[in-house]
Amino acid sequence: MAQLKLTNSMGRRKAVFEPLDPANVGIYVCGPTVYNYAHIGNARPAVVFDVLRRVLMHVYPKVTYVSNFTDIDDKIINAALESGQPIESITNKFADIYNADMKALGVLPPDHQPRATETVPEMIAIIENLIARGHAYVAEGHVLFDVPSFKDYGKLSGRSRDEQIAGARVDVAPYKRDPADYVLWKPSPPGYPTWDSPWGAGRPGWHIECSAMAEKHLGLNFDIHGGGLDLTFPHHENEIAQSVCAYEHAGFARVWMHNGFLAVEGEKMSKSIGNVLLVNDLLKHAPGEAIRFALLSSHYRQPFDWTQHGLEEATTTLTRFYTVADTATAPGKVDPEFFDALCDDLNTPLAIARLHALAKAGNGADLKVSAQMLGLLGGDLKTWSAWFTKAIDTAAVDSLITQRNAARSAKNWAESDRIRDQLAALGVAIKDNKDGTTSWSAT
RNA sequence: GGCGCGAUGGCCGAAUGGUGAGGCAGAGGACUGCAAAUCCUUCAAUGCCGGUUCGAUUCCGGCUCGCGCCUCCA
Repeated sequence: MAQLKLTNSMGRRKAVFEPLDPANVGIYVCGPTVYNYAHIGNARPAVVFDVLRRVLMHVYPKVTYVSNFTDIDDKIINAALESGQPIESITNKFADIYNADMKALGVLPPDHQPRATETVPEMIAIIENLIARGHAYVAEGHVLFDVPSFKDYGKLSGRSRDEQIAGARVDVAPYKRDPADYVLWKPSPPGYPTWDSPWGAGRPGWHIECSAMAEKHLGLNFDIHGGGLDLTFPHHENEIAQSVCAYEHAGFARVWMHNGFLAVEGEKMSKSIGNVLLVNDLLKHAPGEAIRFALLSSHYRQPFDWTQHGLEEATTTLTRFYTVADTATAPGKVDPEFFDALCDDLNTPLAIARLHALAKAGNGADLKVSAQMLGLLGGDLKTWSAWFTKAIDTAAVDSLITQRNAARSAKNWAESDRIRDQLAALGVAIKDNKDGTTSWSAT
């Protein structure tokens, strides 16, 4: 069996993955802040690390997958203040929508899906340890992490502290001992959510939550931590600093994995451009499986340009794959070349190329089983096709086809072609079979 | 300004120190009343300038272009 190799952002090298405990591999992936619908940029890490999870599950007997909801954040609070709704109704609503959207994309539910608001005591415990160990200090109601006290700070993102200070664009808060120090705990203004703490009522900073949730469910040392490349600094850098400094033997994640950025039609996705694509909207126009397939068509570390053309191509390819998989008569196996590609740092484009080869060879059985490791071809041709035909009046289509076949029998080609055009206008493509029957599919 | 990432055919996208996968699109053919689908065949690429090397798309340096992050901030 091929060895699984993964690129570790820490050190930027590809290496054979060796779990701490082969009997139970632990992985943590930063989840969404639940104050709005998930966009396609949120979907990429979810899908990419879901594939990693499936590959790991093929190799190891047990995988513990943890992904959180961030439900304490000023963005959420602002959304609550603007809409007049309680914070919980916003976070609950968008957490549910997120899970439904991810399910539609074929993402397996995490084994643990902790929420920041449920993990505040653990955050406070870490902060207390950091203060006790001389890595954090209290100033004006805030608790700050003492960045110079951690010599490895900046190792993940490749930044020295001096560089950060030289490049800082933001005014430094006066109570910071060092400009690089960041907030672990802060006071809440009136009307904001608060928790009691040894430093007064307040709320946690952003970064501490992932340290607390990862530690709670995976321990002080675990195998893999994933997330978007944009989280490398400061979020992941700070997670490392807190977790490693809070305990004697804490190493935190051993392998860091980051997926590349996502653009839309060649432009960066942003509210100001108005090109933010929500998964929820995309799902109205394409099956989730096609969205997933499109996202996997480039390597996870490469920048990804989401395009309508790419989505259409993914849809067409899946129709072809389902058509071939439908011919399978015996159980298949995971194709070795396909699996080798995935073991080489999740080379999904190369793996998909192998799926094309299996399809071309008419090997529907192996195609289906292999594709399922990517979270694809889990259904069958019938249910896949049904997604496209659901808006079509099948009785009307059947009636038109009957009329057309009558015209064909009479060799009235003009009438036959007219009806075919009429069907095409309804979004129906027809196929005259050798046995004289006519079948159709939605376009 | 600092740090980092990327650049392969018309488009998407792998790989590699020694004749550069696969998909989409295009072209030709088979099939079809004509199509569609399918099958066969086929065209076509390593951003620019140097260096190392017998040989560079790959390694090193510089450049151009595109992108991300720069600390609790949208």
